[in-house]
Amino acid sequence: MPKVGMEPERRAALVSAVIDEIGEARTLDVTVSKIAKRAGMSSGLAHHYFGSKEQMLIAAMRHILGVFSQRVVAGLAQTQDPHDRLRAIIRANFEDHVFDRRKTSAWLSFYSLSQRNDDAATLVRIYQSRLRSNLMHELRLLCPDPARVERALSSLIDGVYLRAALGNAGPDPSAAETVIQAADALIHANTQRSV
Amino acid sequence: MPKVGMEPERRAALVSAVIDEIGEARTLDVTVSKIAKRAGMSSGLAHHYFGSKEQMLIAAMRHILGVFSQRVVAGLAQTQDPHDRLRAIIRANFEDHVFDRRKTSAWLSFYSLSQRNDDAATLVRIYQSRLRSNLMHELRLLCPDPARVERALSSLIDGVYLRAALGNAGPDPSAAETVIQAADALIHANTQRSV
Amino acid sequence: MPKVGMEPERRAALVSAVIDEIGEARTLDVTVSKIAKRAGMSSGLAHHYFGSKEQMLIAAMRHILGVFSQRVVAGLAQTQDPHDRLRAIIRANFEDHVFDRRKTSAWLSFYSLSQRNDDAATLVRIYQSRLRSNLMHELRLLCPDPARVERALSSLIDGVYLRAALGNAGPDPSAAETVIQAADALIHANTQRSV
Amino acid sequence: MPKVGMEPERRAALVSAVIDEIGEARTLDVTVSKIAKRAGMSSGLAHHYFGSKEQMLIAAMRHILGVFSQRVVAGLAQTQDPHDRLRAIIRANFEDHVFDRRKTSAWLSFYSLSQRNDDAATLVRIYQSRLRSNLMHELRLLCPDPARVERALSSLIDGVYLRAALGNAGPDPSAAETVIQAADALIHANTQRSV
DNA sequence: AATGAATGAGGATTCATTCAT
DNA sequence: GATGAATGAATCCTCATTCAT
Repeated sequence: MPKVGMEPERRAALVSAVIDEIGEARTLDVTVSKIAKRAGMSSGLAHHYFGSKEQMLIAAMRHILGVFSQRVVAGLAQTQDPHDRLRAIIRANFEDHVFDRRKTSAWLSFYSLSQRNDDAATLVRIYQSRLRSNLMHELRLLCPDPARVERALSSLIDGVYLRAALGNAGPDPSAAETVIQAADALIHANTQRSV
Repeated sequence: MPKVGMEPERRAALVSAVIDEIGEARTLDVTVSKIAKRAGMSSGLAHHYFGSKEQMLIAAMRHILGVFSQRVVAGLAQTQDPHDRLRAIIRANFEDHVFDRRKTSAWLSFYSLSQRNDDAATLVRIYQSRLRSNLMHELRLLCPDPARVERALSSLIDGVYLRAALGNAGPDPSAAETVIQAADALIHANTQRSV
Repeated sequence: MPKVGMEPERRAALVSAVIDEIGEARTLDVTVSKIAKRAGMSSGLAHHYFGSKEQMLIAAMRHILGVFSQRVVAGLAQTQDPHDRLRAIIRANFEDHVFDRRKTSAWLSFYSLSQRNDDAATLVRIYQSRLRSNLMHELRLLCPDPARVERALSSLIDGVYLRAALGNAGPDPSAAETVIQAADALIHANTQRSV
Repeated sequence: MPKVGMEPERRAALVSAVIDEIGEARTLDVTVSKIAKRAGMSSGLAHHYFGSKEQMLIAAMRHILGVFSQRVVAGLAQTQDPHDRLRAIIRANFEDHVFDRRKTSAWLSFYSLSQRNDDAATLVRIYQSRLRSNLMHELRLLCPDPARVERALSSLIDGVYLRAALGNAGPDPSAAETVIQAADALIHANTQRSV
């Protein structure tokens, strides 16, 4: 059974299994044995690769948040127009394969974990910083008080995610549009007010 | 030691202990023994009153969401002006004694629980319905497509809550203002667009 | 099944079970489950009383060394003559119910434990100090360099114990006499030499 | 990577690693992986050479006790005088490179092992027989009841070892002298008494 | 010969829940 | 009503041993 060079595949399989397992169970209370079985290996091997259950969860969380960032980067590459770029950022967070039930559910569980786990908290902070930085870059070109708009906008994104995780519906194509329209409204109001 | 007529006090003490314990631990993984000790009684008695740990959690969650609604009702009693009433609804959700670290943390844990627990899900749905109904009542008087605004607004409220739960800061007086300003922007945009 | 006031009996039963189990297995590698079963209770209850396996072992060790001291005290109460008292101290360490296979085997395992466990090391130190102090009190009256004799004598006692633990024989009535004669020889030589 | 004729070196490296590992950990609870890593090879290879962890331990124990005997033989080669030879036997057991913390600690762990492992018990018996035989050979020339003296003397040697293993001190030059002086006293008393 | 991937049994510990008192 | 003793299932993690490469 032992094969060499399996580490990357094994780790990827475990990360994926963690997300599926948590997404299905809708809680972080999943057992290492079940995760390992889902990933097609023994619990011992899972520990061999990650050291502890906690590290497995963190790796899965890093993966999820990493995918968010990747999508954003991909979206930004498409255009130079600030408005379009802002929309791209928002849409990236709501693409079907990111914004599905299992992922949002795992996402909420991980956010909950970050309340008490330092590594998880760091990951959240990094993700939030990146999102803020991306949003700010465009908002600076679009309105006089970008920080204020950014605050509302990122909270809104998280809120929509939260509601998606709680709801029973699958990917919702209108979610992105709701946020985009709100963004327009916030920018417009911000511009008017400062005049 | 046994006293009669203690039930209401005991139950209240337990509910409060659950919230404090969860708020401190930042997870639902708290033990019945600790909760009971915090409430000044034995774990056996806690079970006597609530039947199971799950029911204790649900009762605490009901309490938290109930307080939200109470504050909203109290706020609405102050005025008849739609704009002011809308602001009152929003402010009710961010009053200091509701919007503190412990409560928001417990709130997030409960939301997470509602992903997998039917009773908890029902409570969330009831709370969301009430909030929606309250917001809609005012929005209907303020803009042509109130449902759209309500959707964004309630997500925004949850998002601000979520970020509060994740952050380390205590009550943030600006949270309510951020949401109120966003509400104004959304209403304004909704009005303009539909013209 | 729950009864009140059982704690002392439970703890004593566990301590006794630890000694029997270790004495029989001839190693500290015994399971809490087996100890608990031998003591007539569940492993959970054993943990309830001692908190951890380590603490169970320490309690058992304390018990064994405590019995040594008790026997010495009892022996010393019999006479005032230094020579007789010295013999009493030695004999106390080799009484049948102390110097039997199970106890000596457990004793060796505990000594081994004291190499790496601070609590166990402290217990050994206390026991050795007491023994030294008792021996010195008499030796001071019997020879000019009591410290030297004490050093040899206490090492000899431990050595005899060690050999008893390794051997397969049960209580050896001659063990005490061997040590007593050696003590006489050491005292005599110490007296002569210093002249 | 595989080299031929490496077996003796590999085995020696493992034996040495076992002693170091046990001496440092102060317990037999060391893992094969750590031993193998310390010896510069994989755990699989360690098993290849010794078949099982138990056999590794036994080999290490055989090595330690073998060194004792070698030192004794070397010491005996120096002189023909019974008194000097007796002292040589004793001193051989307390030479610095034998009587150091790591070795005595491993020694105690192995003695403990011999309580439950037949192979280990055999090794101890062989070592004790050799020591007894060596001591007896000289004592027969020095006193009327050599067996009695031998019994006390060998127990004393083990006792001094035991205390060394428990203590924190390194090699103690006075240990040998303490035993030698005790030997003189025992021989003298034995001679007197029998007159 | 050599590696280290892989297994799976085993064990300490925790904790919701029950129940005798 | 009230206690906390008692149970035992559940779970993480470790590690000797095996085996494909």
